[in-house]
Amino acid sequence: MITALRGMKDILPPQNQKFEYFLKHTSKIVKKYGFEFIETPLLEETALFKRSVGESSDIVGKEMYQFLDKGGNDVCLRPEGTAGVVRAFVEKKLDRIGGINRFFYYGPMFRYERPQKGRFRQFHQFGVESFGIQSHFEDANIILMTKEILDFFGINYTLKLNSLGCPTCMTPYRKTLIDFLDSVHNTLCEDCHRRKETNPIRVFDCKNEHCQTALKPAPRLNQHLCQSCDTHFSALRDILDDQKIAYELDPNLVRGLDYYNQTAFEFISGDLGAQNAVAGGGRYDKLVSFLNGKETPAIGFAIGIERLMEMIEVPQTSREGYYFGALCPQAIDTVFKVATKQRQSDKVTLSYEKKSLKAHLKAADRSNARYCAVIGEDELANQTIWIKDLEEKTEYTAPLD
RNA sequence: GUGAGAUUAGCUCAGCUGGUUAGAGCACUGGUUUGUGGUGCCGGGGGUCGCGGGUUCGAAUCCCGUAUCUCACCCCA
Repeated sequence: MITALRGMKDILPPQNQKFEYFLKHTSKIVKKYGFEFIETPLLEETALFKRSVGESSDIVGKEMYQFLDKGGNDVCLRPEGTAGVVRAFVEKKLDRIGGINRFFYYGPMFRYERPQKGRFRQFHQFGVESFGIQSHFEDANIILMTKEILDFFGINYTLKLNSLGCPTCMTPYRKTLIDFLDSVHNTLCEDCHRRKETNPIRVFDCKNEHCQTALKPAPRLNQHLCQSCDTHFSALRDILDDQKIAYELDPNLVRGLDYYNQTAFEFISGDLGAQNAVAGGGRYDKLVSFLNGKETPAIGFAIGIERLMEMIEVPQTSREGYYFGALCPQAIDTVFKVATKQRQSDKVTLSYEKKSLKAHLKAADRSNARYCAVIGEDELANQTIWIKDLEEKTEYTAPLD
């Protein structure tokens, strides 16, 4: 038997209903905020992700599905959605046109990781990207929108918020932090030594007690924000406070992708196990120019669809449409004709086999049809059809027409 | 990449210290005094016991390897 590759899942009933339900309502919500659908390729040049997500990130460093195609191009299955959208944005010269562009997308992403609860090698994200607005109002808007989506599906979550600063404040801070880490080098664990090289702020997440103790006097990012980042961040918090949005300031919240700056946020849920981030995003004002576009402020987020689906309950669908069946072989042709006609206006399930009335009723019940309509010898003789309303439990005979 | 647990029917699982034709519940399917579902009763189909080696007279059961799943580290949506 050939099985799906490790960490790759099929989406079959009843999960498929959740998927469609999620997509339908989430698309509807983001459209209210002015976002338009965009589709970008699953396969992109490897250089795109190296330059956007960053070579120091785990995603690019060790999780990419990377290979040479038959033309010898170095390509990757996309590990995330933002890079492709920004590439398209620049390629179509929307940066030159200027103005505001808002896009949403959804689809599979690929990361070669060890599968775990809420973590797959092929998984789906729903994301949005907003280009052209530097204002903290857009940050607030994006957060409000994410909240609206999660609230719609009745998800329990905590919103974590942080500001990652900008090159002006982050570069010197990074140096200050690394200097500090060097000063306590011997007390830090191996993981922290590695973090110091790749993503120094990560050391604050270390679970090792010795490290935590050693890090107590470490310089914190939130005390080193420059004037403009600090203003931006506090203005955003004022809006959230005003809107009565609960959030936790988490100075250790770091987006693992290199392109983020200033506002970073994450919606986490306790119902998801270790992979508890259900949605995350932030501002990336430099990315467009990194990809050779004209500098354009931008902010976006992505939702992990599988993670969200873990927590979604699809409202029960009521009985709908007709089930048609024949009680004797001679009636099958007639049933087929009647059912085909009915299908012009209603959902119709059709049995191609002669079965007992009991069997048909059972099948109709299972198919969640509202009406069970059958034709037997009597009906055939009288040119009628017997119909039972499975909800009202009433039955009647109608003429065939 | 590291660690722990798991793998027996479509699903959830039982199968004691190795011993004859591997079981249950649910699901599926058929029947049940004449053509009545979701809720009775009886029957039926369906398993190379993840895969490959080994120990043994004999392995679902013990040993080794391997794959996959699950959870955690790590990382992130």
